[in-house]
Amino acid sequence: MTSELSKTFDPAAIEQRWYQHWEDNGLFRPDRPDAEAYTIVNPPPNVTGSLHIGHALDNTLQDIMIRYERLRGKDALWVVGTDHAGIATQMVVERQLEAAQDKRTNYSREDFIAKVWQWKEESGGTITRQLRRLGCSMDWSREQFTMDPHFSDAVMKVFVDLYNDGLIYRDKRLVNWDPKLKTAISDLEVETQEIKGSFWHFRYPLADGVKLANGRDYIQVATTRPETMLADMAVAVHPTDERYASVVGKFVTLPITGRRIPILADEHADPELGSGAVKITPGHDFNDFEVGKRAGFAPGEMLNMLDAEANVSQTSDGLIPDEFLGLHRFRKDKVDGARELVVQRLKEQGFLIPHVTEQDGERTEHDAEPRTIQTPFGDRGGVVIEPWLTDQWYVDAAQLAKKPIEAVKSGEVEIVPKSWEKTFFNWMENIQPWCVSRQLWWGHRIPAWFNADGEIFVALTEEAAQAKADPDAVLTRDNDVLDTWFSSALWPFATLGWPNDPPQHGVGDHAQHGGGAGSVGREVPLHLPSGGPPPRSGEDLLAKHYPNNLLISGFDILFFWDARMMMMGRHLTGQNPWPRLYLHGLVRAADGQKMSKSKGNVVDPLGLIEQYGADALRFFMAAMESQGRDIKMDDRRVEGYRNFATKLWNATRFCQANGIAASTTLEAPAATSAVNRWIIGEVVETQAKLDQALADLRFDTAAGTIYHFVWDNFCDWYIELIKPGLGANFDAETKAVAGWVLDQILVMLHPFMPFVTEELWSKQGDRADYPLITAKWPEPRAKVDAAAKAEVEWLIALTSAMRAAKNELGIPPGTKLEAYLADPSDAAKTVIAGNQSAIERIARISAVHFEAAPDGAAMQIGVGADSFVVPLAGLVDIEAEKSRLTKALEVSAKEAKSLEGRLSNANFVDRAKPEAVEKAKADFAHHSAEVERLTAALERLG
RNA sequence: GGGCGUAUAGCUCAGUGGUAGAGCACUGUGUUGACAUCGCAGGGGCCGGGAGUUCAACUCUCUCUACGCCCACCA
Repeated sequence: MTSELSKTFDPAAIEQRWYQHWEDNGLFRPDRPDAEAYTIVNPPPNVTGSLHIGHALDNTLQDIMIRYERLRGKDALWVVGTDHAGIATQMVVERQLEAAQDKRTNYSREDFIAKVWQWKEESGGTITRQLRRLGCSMDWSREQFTMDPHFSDAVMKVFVDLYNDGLIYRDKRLVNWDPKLKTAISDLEVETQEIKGSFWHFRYPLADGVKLANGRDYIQVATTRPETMLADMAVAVHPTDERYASVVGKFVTLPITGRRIPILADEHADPELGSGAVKITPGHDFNDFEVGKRAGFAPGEMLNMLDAEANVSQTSDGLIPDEFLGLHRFRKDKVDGARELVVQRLKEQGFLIPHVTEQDGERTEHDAEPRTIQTPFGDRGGVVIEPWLTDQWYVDAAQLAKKPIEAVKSGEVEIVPKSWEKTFFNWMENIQPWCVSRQLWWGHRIPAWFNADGEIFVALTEEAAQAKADPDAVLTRDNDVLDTWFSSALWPFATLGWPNDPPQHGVGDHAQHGGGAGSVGREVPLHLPSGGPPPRSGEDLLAKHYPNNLLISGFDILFFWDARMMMMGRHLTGQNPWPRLYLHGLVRAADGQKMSKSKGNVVDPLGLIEQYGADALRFFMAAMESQGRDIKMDDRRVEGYRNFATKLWNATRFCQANGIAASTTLEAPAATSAVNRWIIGEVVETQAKLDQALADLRFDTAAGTIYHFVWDNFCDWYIELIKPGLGANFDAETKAVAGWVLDQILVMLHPFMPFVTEELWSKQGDRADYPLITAKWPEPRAKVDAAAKAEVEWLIALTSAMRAAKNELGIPPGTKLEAYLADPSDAAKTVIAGNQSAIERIARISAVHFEAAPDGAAMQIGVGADSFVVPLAGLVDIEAEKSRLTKALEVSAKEAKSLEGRLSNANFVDRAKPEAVEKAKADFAHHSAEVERLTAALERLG
């Protein structure tokens, strides 16, 4: 029973309906308690986010794997959720306040966080709705958020445990400070950019009348950051540098501040560079910090001349003149920045060494030498990062990295494509302590308390912290929150209920757990009332679905997320989060540029979905995803896959119009005709190739395989071949086989194009209780039928040869002709006898006579060993046929000659693989026969 | 400075140690009602340059060139 299809395929008309149907009926995770698990966790997009083209790629690939494994009968679970995205989300809400002439600091921490929650409730669902538009079959019934109570509990537990294990500690050192966002950020969040800047040279006068060996009373230093000289604490020279040996241990009187600072010997100073002497500002430069430490300065003594917004503030020795205080650290083209003022004062006082250029004999003096400077920027705030001395929390990443490194080395964890392994090792083996504290309000507040003396107590709750401290001590909770990636590193297992599955706490616990004890109780109640995902009765999700089977992510978050999941997963659960990590590239704009809002070349996936349908966009992503390469956006290609969907749609309409309905069997129906036996074999081969491609994570090969089967084999040949002659009906066998093949197509294509296939599946028969999404992946026991394959391929060759010949001779394609085959091969006799109707309709040969052709104009058609003669009786000029045959003769003659040369080469025959020799011989035989045949044909024409 | 990647038809991209493919574009043409979002036929490539290994290289090695990306403290 079928229901009629509309004339054309309209994606928009079916997508929403089917998605709703799947989701409402729980089909994204059908109850399969006894089935083998297959699990992927979705990289949680920022809750503030909206679907960009990269998400479309990432999620399409994941959905293909999930749908595929679901069809194969697995208990496929695709974990989905969103990330609270600390900085990004807080920025969004702050921007909204700004728009209303308001600001965060007008509110208490609690009230501001409540506002963020409110925003999340109102606007946070954008991306999850958009993922549905793409057709992603995630398990929404268990949607997660990184600040869900159970998730927050896990985060707190991890912090406390790692602290107790000595893997988290507090340290005072330089951090990457974002003066705009006023928070520390991690190394990974710093992006180095090349900026055109300047390089200034200064004289630092020697104190106490000391002179250099060359008689000078000053030391020359150079810098790209003059303003930091206000906090200089030393000048360093290389220990072996003769020029300065006599002044090591002596002092310099710093201009402007008059600070008396020592001259140190330190390996850091490079004698080859500039003057060989370098100014040391331990509080504002990572290298200088190390030099300072070696010189015996404690971090607490290092001078700090900037406030949190990187404006100049007084150093602890009080030596910075008032005129500098409060100035911006630098500000281009203005004197109101500290940088300009320092330069100006030094110049006035004669401490600036001008940079001299000579052009056309003309000497010009400049304040500074122009120079390209590698400058650090914050990836969120977009301003220059300031190395700043603060107390922060650090994770001992080097320790945690050990096991993951081993896991990848041993192959326990496979990175696909393998070329990323080197990058992975390089980063992991040189990993630095991970700064995880952020000076923000939105996020998981660090469970650490301080007493009045600054002593630290880390515990899950304030009560527990108090219990560790003096009972009378007044404890203050750390104000900082954790890096977002700290919590998302727990995603593969915390989403499954770790550490307890099912979650043990109830609603009442929220005020005490969930990221905040007491003082921040309001961080919790505004969301999910249920307190975590609903576990199915008796289901141990963690045991069944962890480790996951695969992770798919963009290579851009290999360090941010993937590596950290490996570190956390391995340490906390003792297992790798997944055995396989697939990294895909970036989706680029059509011109190859990276998409960015500022360039205005961002392609909106939803626009593409509206234009061509989600299926087409998905198929594009799959077809273009070859391992390890970026994808260039190409609308034309998306359009092509829309056409592909239409093609299938119309093939199905054809089936319907001819009583070809849903298959009643999983197994291939019994078939006697060659065409039917052939197509069954093609299904078998297609499925095998598809299975292999997906096992190898070759999405492009998989997509290409099903595409060509559908379009070339099924539509272009099979359907044409089975069409019965005039007025005749389809035989029962063909109807059964065609219906079965179409069903297999729908199943095999479903992971790539879920919507159109589900629609067609439903239209092919009354299968309301058997939707395609949970149908069964084909497992035909049929084998490829070699005889049928040879027969149909012979038929196809004959047809193609006839068409090409007619085309070249300008004979209308519809013309039916008679053919003569004087000395038919057995193969020819069999095929011709068994496919009368097809030969007439497809090859347009009305009759084949097994006898010599009558004299007269004719064209020659070669198929394998057989040579057809097709009389044309004045339809064509002999010259055209001659030239056609001559062209073909030349091609074969050239091939034959080349092969002959190879075969007469003793080295080739002796050393080449036997198969290669055999093939060369066969090819030579074929081309020689062609030469003979065509020569004879030409002779016949005179 | 270190590492990685890419250079194949006009465009976007596959590809294998045995002589090169797809989609789109292009040219010609339209045969029975699935489909013009289509069918059929066709043109088009010293597979970035050079050297080496091999009977044989687009495919392996080295090198050069161009482009891209990542990591790194050159003041």
